[in-house]
Amino acid sequence: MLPSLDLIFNALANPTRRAILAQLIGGEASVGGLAAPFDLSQPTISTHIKILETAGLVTRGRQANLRPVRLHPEALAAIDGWIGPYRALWEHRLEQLEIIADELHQKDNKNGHDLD
Amino acid sequence: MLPSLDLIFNALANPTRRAILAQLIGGEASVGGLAAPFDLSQPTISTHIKILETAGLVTRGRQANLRPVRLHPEALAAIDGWIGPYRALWEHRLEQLEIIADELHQKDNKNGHDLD
DNA sequence: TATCTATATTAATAATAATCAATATAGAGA
DNA sequence: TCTCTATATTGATTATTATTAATATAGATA
Repeated sequence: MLPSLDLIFNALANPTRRAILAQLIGGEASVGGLAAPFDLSQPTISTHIKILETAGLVTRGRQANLRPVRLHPEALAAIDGWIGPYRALWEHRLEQLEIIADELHQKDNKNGHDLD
Repeated sequence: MLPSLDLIFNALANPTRRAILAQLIGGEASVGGLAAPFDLSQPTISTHIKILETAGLVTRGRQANLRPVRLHPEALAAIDGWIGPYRALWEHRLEQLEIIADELHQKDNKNGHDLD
């Protein structure tokens, strides 16, 4: 069963967690490496990583002492799917705006104000 | 200043709020109309709507007694922008998968197993 | 003006989340 | 085996959130 949108959106609602994901764009990283840029304790970062893992946004491996964390960007496809109908709406509105802008421009031209 | 990703993702992390947005795809609605499908009190729905409004996801008007709520889907473009680099990653991975699948298929053909 | 309807606000409660310090675990190396 | 390093877990605290009942407001109508 895939992680729910509840879990995914909730995971993304925190700036520390989004910053962790951003770090992972550059490739997998250790918990300590991920924690370094933050002024937060190691257990706090571990908790954030667990929330990201539960949401399916990252996975964890094992290499000796380390538990390397890596991005699982496919999980974000769930958002992409959810957002679809809304994107259709806002893109439609943008098209309407363009049409109106074009009409205004046409009028402008008729009035001889076609400089620019 | 645009609402932050914190506010937007947080607003979307709640299933009641996502259901309210879904209702609004069909057009603007009153608070009472939005509340009807839920087994929740009217003040609870008002609170949810305020959170959506603060995130820029809906706007409110006035018509006599009513405060019609309407969708502001453009706010979701912020997510679309944020998700961009991650989408690039997962689409790239999908391409790799296709390439591998194609290669396997090629091999299959060479072995004479080209029925499918 | 009195009252009805729609919605917002307040106050209170219970559940959840972020955080830390302290401690536990697990693997590597001396 | 002892110890060091990396990470996880526990317990406690504080802040935030979801929720309700009760009440307030604001517009419409009798």
